[in-house]
Amino acid sequence: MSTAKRAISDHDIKRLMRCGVAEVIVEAELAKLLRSGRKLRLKEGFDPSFPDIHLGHMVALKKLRQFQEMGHQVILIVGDWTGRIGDPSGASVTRPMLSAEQVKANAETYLKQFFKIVNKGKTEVRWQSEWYDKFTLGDVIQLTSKFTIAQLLARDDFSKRYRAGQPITMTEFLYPLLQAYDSVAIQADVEFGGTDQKFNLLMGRELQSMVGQHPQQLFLVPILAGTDGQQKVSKSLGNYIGVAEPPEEIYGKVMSIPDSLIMQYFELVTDVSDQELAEFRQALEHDTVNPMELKKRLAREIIVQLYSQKEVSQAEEHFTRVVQNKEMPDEIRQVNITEELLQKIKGRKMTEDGFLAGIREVGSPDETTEWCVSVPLLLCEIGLAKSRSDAKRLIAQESVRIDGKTIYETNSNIRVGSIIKVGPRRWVQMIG
RNA sequence: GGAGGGGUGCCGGAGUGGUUAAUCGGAGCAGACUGUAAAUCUGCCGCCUGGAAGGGCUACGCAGGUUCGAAUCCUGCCCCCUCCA
Repeated sequence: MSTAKRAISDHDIKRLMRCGVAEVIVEAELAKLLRSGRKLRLKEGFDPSFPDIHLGHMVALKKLRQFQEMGHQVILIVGDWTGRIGDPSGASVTRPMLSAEQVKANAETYLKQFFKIVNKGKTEVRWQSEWYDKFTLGDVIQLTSKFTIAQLLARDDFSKRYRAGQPITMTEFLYPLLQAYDSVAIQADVEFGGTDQKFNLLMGRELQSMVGQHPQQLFLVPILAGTDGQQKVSKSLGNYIGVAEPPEEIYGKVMSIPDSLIMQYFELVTDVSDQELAEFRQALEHDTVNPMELKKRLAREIIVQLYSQKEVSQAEEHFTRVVQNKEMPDEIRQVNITEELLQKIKGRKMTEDGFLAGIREVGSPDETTEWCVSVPLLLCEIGLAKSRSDAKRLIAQESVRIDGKTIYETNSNIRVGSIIKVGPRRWVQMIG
């Protein structure tokens, strides 16, 4: 039997179970396990229908790493079966079944991000299909016979929907059961999850004891609010910060969270010390700090965990320059001026005295040629507007600039090297 | 098997014959303001055409029909949900 590498102090245990933790079930038992010196099996599940890891996940993953550092074993479960059902929490929209290839691709994406935070060497990756592919109808019946409808309806989410006359499918009821069985299959000692997973994790506990295993402990972490400050993080709302996003993007998104969320983010996804957090809280309350400064710090703290120090500075520089000083970013998308493009956007070559007729003579761009083009068509073609109507609106709103000049007219001149800017942060450079 | 409810724009959700490209909210976009991409305020928010005023097209599950005119009425079909058995 393997053991954790060192004895653990009560102080360590306390720290582990306090910061960034919503609830531990059962605290005393987990503490006992930790003290036993045994190498614990820590379960973390992942639903391959959504492969991106965001800051909300980081709360639990950071905890996993802390446990790993104390010598424990992480078992990551790829929910290739439950992923097909879709997590019932929230509105019941039946998800399309994922194909095997999709699941595999998603899992790959996920793992790459997962191991940005969690130690790969101390992680065992298991697929649900390892056991569920062999499941027979008999097995399913046996599993379902262990739980009652009343038990499942005890879940707040289910009972609400039931009372409201909203549909609940059988497969949704199956979801917690499968998740519970996972714990049995891998003999989990501790399962990690957000507070919204409490019910499901408890089912695991229950099932384990029914089959004679020692029931797992639950380690529940708080749910991080979405960047919009009110909604739960969701893909369709796009209100989350993905750990795989480029540093500048993360920086920007952090700056875009409502000021009211600053402390929550600090507490849950950074390693800033308690004393400093207290200072921040004070400062915010007494208005002695510009919240923006704190957010900048927050952004740095988050990015440094995912990238190097160098990228942190770059991201910050980028923000200062592009957002605060409204200057041009380092790298902007470039679009070739081709004959084809010019034709599409009704480009006409300029001479000193006026226009040349279209189609011919548009080619062979050189540094000095200028073309008079239809701006709405141009914006559409280079992807800065969704449609011509959209482009016209943007012009009417005086948000389109070419080489620094605001465009008010439908037609305007461009040449090789022209910089097209729409709104505060959409840039394109025309090249030859 | 029986009874009932419903399918509207990215999402939620109004609207029961014309003044409805369709109230409102959210999201999104733009502008103002701010040493934040925060908060707040304002505007925009189907597509095409026009410099603009305007014009045209497409749209309220699908297919027909009634009507000068339909998201709204009728017929058929498809789909979804709840309850009782």
